[in-house]
Amino acid sequence: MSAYYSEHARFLVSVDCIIFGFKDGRLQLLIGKRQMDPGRGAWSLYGGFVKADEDIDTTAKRTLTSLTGLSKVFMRQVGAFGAVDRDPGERVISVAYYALINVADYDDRLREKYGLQWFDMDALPPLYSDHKEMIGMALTRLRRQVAAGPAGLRLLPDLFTLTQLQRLYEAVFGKEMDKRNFRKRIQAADFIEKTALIDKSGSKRGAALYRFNKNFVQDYPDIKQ
Amino acid sequence: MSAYYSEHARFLVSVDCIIFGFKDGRLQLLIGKRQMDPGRGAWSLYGGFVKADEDIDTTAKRTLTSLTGLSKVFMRQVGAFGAVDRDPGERVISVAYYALINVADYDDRLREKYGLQWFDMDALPPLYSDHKEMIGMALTRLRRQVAAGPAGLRLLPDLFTLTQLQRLYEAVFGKEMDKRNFRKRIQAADFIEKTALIDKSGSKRGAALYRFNKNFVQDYPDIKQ
DNA sequence: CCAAAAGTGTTTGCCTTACACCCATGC
DNA sequence: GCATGGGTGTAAGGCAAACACTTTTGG
Repeated sequence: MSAYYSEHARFLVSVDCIIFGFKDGRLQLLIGKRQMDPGRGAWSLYGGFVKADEDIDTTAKRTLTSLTGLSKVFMRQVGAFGAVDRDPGERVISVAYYALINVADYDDRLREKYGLQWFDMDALPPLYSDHKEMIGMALTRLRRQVAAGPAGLRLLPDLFTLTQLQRLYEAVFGKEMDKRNFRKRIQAADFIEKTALIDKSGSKRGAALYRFNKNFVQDYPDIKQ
Repeated sequence: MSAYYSEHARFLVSVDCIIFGFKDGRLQLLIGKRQMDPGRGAWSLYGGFVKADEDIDTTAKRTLTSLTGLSKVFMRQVGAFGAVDRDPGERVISVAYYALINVADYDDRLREKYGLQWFDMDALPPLYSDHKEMIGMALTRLRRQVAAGPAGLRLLPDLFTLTQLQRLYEAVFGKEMDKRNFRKRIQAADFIEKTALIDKSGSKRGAALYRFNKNFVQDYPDIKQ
């Protein structure tokens, strides 16, 4: 092993996961009570330490997979949090990621096993360390991402009705939307396609089911080069 | 010193600064040749290691100040870069920040002393490690920030003409803009105010000088709570 | 007097918003 | 037959884009 930069300080680096789900028409967050000192028993994001030979993105995925059993989850970095005293125990630099999961894919027994709980985004308990700040930034990113493209669909099952989708958008942006305008907007978006299937569970008449259009190719208009 | 988490790996953490300037009507970047191995002589962002008792934000400011002599510089975090092999020397996790400086405030002798050079954003040389990726992301953030508010003014002197400002916006967004529409937009923005001063250097007729309106209060419409 | 940059309004199309009623079905 | 959620169109206002000429003055 080389030691080019050996005279400098070294730090514990962790990942904290902001796990968004959509349940009961509301945007929810999966958090748990800390199992270790300091702060044992405080509500906290789920996190894990970066391993010596592991990309930080990989740490995030590993942490999430170990927790939920899900792989191929949509995750995006929120940023690095590096105040000296952010963790009351020892200095830890943390990189926050947010994840979007479809709660139906998530085994509730795993949730219980890890002592995790879904909380409504606007009824969060006090949180450990700077986790509240991380969540605030993650929500901003989530909104931008959902406004810009199909990311929001990750929070729904593969097949969904337009009413479900509208409830999701309303939950993400925290405001009610007009049904007709919403449907016009969705029909204009090329990332959602109608199927021939009908969902009869939500209403007597039945509602058309839609899904993500796999032919959709994202273009990133503002990333140059 | 406590050791709550002592069994985990520890990492070198550095900061890399993406320093934007506006010179000769173009968006430019301040970079230098690496002075150390590995990669000695390669073009590189300027960076520094995080110290044991230092917030990462502070590392970024310290690094920038030591380089430019400027304090109170506008800086924003871009994100953490944590691939295992991103640095060919030893594993280093780096947090990228971008900074906006007014080149007129910057002592050119300091630039020479550190062997730094301004490069046009669309004529960058090959860069060390993942620095090109950092720059791409920083540019995306910069555009968002400038589109949303007064951040772009940090790249100009305190007093500026509308033509200068338009050239700046054109450089940031990489496209030409219509003069009349641009001026309408600026006159509608409440963060810029006209002064009674006239700049005679750029034209025979003279152009009105504008400045940042210090009464402007930023509101962040989409950051909840 | 002319070159060179400063300054100034109107029209058009598009996209967003507001708004109310009929449809299909299970019970 | 009625309660329940599903589904549809149009008009108005606001915003962004296109577009060309007059003004001032140093040389």
